[in-house]
Formats: sequence, C-alpha cells, structure tokens
Amino acid sequence: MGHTVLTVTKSPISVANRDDVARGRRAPQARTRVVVADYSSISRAGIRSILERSPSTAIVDEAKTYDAVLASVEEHAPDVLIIDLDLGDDTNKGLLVCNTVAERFPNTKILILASSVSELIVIEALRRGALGYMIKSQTTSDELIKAVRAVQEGETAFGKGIGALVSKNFGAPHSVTEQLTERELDVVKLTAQGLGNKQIAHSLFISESTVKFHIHNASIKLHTRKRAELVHRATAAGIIK
Amino acid sequence: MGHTVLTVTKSPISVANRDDVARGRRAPQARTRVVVADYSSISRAGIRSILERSPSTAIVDEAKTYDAVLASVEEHAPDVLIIDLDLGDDTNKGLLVCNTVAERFPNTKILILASSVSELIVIEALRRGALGYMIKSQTTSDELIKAVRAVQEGETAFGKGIGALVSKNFGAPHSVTEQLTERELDVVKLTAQGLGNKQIAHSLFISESTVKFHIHNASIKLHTRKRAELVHRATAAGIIK
DNA sequence: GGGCTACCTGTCCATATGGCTAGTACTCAT
DNA sequence: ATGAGTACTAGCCATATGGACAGGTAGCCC
Repeated sequence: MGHTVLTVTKSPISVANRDDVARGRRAPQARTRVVVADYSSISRAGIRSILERSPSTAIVDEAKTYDAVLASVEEHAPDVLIIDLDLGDDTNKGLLVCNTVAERFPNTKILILASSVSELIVIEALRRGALGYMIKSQTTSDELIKAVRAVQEGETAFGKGIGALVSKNFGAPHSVTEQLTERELDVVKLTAQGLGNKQIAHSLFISESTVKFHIHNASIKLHTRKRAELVHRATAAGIIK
Repeated sequence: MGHTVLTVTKSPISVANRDDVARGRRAPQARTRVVVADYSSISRAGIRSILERSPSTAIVDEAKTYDAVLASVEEHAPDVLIIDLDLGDDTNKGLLVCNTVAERFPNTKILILASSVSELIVIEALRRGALGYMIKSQTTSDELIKAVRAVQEGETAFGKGIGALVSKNFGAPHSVTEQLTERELDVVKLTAQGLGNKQIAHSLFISESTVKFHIHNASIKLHTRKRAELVHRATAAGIIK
C-alpha cells in the first residue's frame, strides 16, 4: 500500500518528525510524545521510522546514554519513554533509570524494548515501574505502535512470551531478583572465560574458598546450582557480556 | 535538516521504496541495489530508514527467513546483501546462506550486520565470502552507509573491534571454527540449562560416558576446557539461545 | 574394501565444583 | 554501644567434571 505525500510542514522539533505531521489525516492534535532511548543508531532509526507512520505518536527526542535519558525525560516530559535497558555498560543502570523515571516523572510511562528476554530483568523492570516489555526481534511495527498506545493509556503491553513470565511470577514473595555484588560479578565474569576457582582466586588475590563462596551466592541469586547455567543466565540477563 | 518531499513515484516493487526515488537530487542513475535480511522488523525499518537517506543506495527487497533471502537474491540480483546471520533459528544456517550467495551469486556482495560479536562467526563468515562485518549496536548511520559502499566496490568493511579479530586470525592454519554436530548441540543446550552429565544422559537416553564424550568434543571445537566457557561461547556464537 | 564421519560406550584417576559450617569486618539504625 | 545485616574469608568433604585411555556401530564416498 503505497502512500502519497503532498506537503510538508516545518517542524519546531529538531529531527523529530518528517512527513508524519504532513499526512493530512487530521490536525496535529493531542499526540503521544515519545522519547526513544537506545544505544543503537539502527534501532533508533527503526523505531522512529515505525512510529512516524503512526499519526498518533511523535518522537520528541532520542538518547543513547543513561544520563541523556534522564535529562531528556526531564526536559521533554514525554508521555512514553521507549528504552532498551542495555545502554552500553550495565543493565543494572537501566533498571535504575526505571526507578528514577517512575518516581520523579510518574506521567512518563515506560515501555521496555529489550534485545533479549531475561526473566530476571523482566520481573525487575516491571517491579520498578515499567508498564510494557517487548522484545526487539519479535516485535512487528503494528505491535510496537499498539504497545506505545497501551502504555500511554496506563495499560500494560507484553511481547511474545513475556506475559507468561509475568503471570508465573505473579505471587512471588519478595525480590525474586537480586543484584550481584561487585565481587560476585568479578568472579562470574572470569568463570565465563573458563577460569577455574584456583585461577580466579589467583587473579583476584583472594582464596579459592572465597571464590567458591561468591559463586555460590551468585548462583543462589540467579537460581541455579551449576556454573554453566550461572554464566548462561548472567549472560542472558545482560549482567555479563 | 528537514527535507522536503514533493512527489511520489509509483513503484513496481512492493514496499521497496518510498520517497527515495523521489528525492529529486539527481536522476535515478546507477544506484547500489540492496536486499536487507533481518528477522527484526525494527532493524529492517532502521536500516531502510538510514539507507534511504543516501541517494546512492536503493533497497529493493527485505527478507526475514533464510529461504526468503535466497529467493530474493535470486530474483533481484542485488549489488549488496545486508544480513544478520541470526534469522531466528540457527546461525549455522546464516553461514550456509553466505556460502550459497557467494558461490551462486558472486556479483552480490555480502555485508554482515550482526547483533553480537563472536570470533567464531566473524572468521567463519569471512571465510565463506562475506566482505564486511558490522555490529548493529555499534554502527552509526554514516558507518553503515560507508560500509555498504565499501563492499559494493569489493572492499572490506569491519566494525569496531572486528578488524583486530580478523588480523589476529590472519595466518590461522585451517578451519579455526568447526560446526557442532546435532548431538553435541543437544548436550550443550542442556548443559546451559544447568543439567549435570547424569541428568543429560537420562534425558537424551544415552550413557553418561557419551555425554562426556560429546561435551569433550564440543569443547575442543570451541577451544575451551570448561563447561561454563563452553556455554558462554556457544551463546556468544548464537549457537544456543 | 578402505577411509571417512557421526555417534555411542566404557574404565581409571586427578582435579574441579558444590554444599556445609564457621568466623571476621564493616555499615547502619536503634 | 549494641544488635542486625551484609560482604567477605576460610576449611572440610562428597560429588561432578575433565583427561587419557580403548574400544564398537552405522552410513557415506571413492
């Protein structure tokens, strides 16, 4: 279905809209104002391109660092923040952004658009105020647009498979997910690189017993009993690369 | 820099071009014809959006399955195929696509646009005829456009960090990378889920010795001696999810 | 048939890992 | 300052894992 563009309106907002304002479908009334936070230029371009086809949304800004996200939300007070929690370094930081935005800017609804699924991250993000969670690779244009509309109206939006995770963890006691400590992280990273306890102990200047202790605790936090799965889950959660 | 769209040309090719033909910058002379293969709608939209800004490229088709890629390359004989090797199931299939395209359609240059870096995959893809390898999350719009131009002209294009991998493996004897067999894959997957040899043996109806045998062989192929690293590498290579 | 490969099984033994208990150092709120 | 909580350190012991053997079956290609 090819579309025809007739005119163009000069936009007051940087590169925020191209022909979307010009569709002539209706006057530029109340639009959902969106900030897109994603480290990848390609993803940002994709999200922009998709949302620009929808006359009900307008992208007011983009961000590619955690700081920039916060600054942008503060400046633009968007209706919806679309964010990939993994903005380069640490997914934990992404979770903190959820906290901050949810607390300080309750009018900005958070829609997570993640690169991968991790039960850990999903549950924790929702717990911290995100309303939606979609997986980039499994989200069609229409689904994305619908998800934005949903969270904008205060509803939830879950991508394929996410809903099941959510309901599974519905009655979960308290924090199903806990953060790994610095030391635990160090140890898990080295484990992923194939080092044994002895070698890890040596390279971190601690005893082998301590290495085992950290791995043990990290394992408890990620609900597993095997190093292989520990590494796998940590990777899936974006905790290690 | 807002641009102005004045007219639209009806395109013979489905959704292949929007306003790109209509930019009016110059006559639609020799353009680099591109097919984009990516499972993610968002990525495809992003790549399209970026390349449409370049007057020297035109996207003639999109594909989201391995079969569709081959069909599309056959039908459109593009100058460049931009592909994410991981089209859903198995990255191995992506590598096969490289083989096929490089052999049967030598005029189509292959540019890999991967979600993650894996030494394994990088080296293997280049060995099989890909000319460029970029990482989605670390590729800017300009870099993407330049990379397309480069491979179209028969040059190579490597994203951040990829060049180093390539030169490191320059004088590598023969196949640094080997494929895992079906059975090895089964075992590695279960290992990633935290099963022990005994449990794996039971769930695959084979003996524990055999499990160890497969893990041992898979470990050799992925150059490691620890299950944890085996799982990590297999994950990084996209061999398991 | 001979040379491949994938797949399967076993034993023996050294080492790595996981589960347990116990103790230290430090922060924080009472 | 006292008690609670948390990160960290440590030693002991059963089990899991990895390495080096030494085999056997079936299918495929030349």
